[in-house]
Amino acid sequence: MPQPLTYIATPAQTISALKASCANCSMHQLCLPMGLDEGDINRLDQIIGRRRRILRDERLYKMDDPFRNLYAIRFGHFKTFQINAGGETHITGFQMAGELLGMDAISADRHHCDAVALEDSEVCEIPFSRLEELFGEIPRLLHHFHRIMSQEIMREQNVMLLLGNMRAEQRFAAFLVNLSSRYAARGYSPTSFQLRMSREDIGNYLGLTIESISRLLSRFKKQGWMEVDKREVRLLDSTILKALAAGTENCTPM
Amino acid sequence: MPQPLTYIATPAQTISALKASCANCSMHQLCLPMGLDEGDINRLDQIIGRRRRILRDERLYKMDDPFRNLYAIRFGHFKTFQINAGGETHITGFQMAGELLGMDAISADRHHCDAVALEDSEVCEIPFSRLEELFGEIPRLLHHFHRIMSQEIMREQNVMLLLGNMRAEQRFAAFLVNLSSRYAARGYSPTSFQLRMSREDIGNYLGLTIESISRLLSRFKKQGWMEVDKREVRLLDSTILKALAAGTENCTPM
DNA sequence: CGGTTCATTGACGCCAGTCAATAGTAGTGG
DNA sequence: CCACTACTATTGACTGGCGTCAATGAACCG
Repeated sequence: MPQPLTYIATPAQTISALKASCANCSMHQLCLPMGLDEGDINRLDQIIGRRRRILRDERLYKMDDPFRNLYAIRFGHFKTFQINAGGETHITGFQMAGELLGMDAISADRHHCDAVALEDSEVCEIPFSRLEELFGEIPRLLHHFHRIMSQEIMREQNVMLLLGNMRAEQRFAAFLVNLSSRYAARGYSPTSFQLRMSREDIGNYLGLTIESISRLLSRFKKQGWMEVDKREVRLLDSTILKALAAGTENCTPM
Repeated sequence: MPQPLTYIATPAQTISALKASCANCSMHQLCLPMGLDEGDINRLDQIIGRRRRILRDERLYKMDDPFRNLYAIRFGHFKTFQINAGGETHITGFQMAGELLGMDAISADRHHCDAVALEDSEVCEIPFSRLEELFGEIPRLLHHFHRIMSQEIMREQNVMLLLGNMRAEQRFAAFLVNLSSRYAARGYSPTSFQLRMSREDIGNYLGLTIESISRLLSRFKKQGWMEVDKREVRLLDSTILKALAAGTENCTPM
């Protein structure tokens, strides 16, 4: 059972104590090495470049940077965003430990968005050209990589659905439920967690304003569906939140 | 120089005359075999299953169907859409010749959306397991496949941006400009083309109502930016449409 | 011809954006 | 310790863009 992230987030000791390897990484059941045997994990380990610490608000890569590496998040959280011609930014996703960053860069050989750490984090640098060589030798690895890319496509389709169809309250409920299930998959509490991003970031991601997010939080609190204290969140009625997100339940207008 | 789609769309003769092969397909510079030499194209040809005719409004696959094949569009147009728990559909994309359908199904081994033909169309069935075997033998094919998947991720990010940030007029301009450039890439006129989808489909895709689309068309016409006759479209001022789509130009409110 | 589907146009209302005031929080330096 | 600033969040009042509802028109087809 993994410790809460806040524990892992002081990793100076942990990192130096354990050899940095996929086999020792608590995320290896979610990340690229999923389903590989020990030998194949070692081969993957050998191509992985350095582990990089990225401090809060630091940038891992920016748009138009040449693409060389994918990045697997060891711990911490990131946001990815694009900046359009008019200079406005739009957040395209929030990523957490065990997830892969940079897949949108393969197509044009340059990064298509910026990635910034929401807290002090660590990533594994995966040189993509060497990874592709390895695909020829480890079909399971290749297959899993395709699943990961496909999952990213599905994830984005779900966001498109959210942005295209849902009302503010549905979007926000969907957002909470999504975070909840991702924490659950990592062994953390699905009902108690911290929002690693600002209200503004949430609003930007969901196509809403910071004021709307604030009002939604107050409303959900008043309904007794959740507790909020700053960025600390506790979901009290996941059932109704899921129903809201699915569109099968209407929110009392208040 | 390819013929207009309407010519190709009566393919009974063409198909029987030419051997159905990637080398003979007018889309091979955009599709999976891009950049392969003759020998490798032949190997790809050998794993490709039958060519399937899909009539207008017919379904190529539906959500939760088990995933076996990717589909490359030889000619025609498709739409893909999801149906949520509340029974509403949401269109996630419009696909045309040379594009690949089904990549969102790799992750869960079931299709994640429905694909329906917007006109009489033809696709090549590509058994995914055999394609993965071939990847081990043709690294260029693998690399190009990754680019295609990555491109799909980028495309969806652009739609997220559109749905999350843009106003109705920007969305619609972006939609037109996108179609225009895709037709251009296929050797068709970037300024004169047919909308293969209904106004309702367009609205659904852009997160707008059919009424809004209708009003936008009238407005763009009145501004002299385009001509519209039923589904026949002619872009008169691509520059301003691009500027609108980029967010660097404001539409006169009218 | 009438029925059906699709598109256009207008009137009206609502959801979420905008603007603005206030409060809480974190960080800095005296 | 407090004062000061900068930033983030909350809440209210008002506005406007787009959805909703409804009527009409155009195209298609048996």
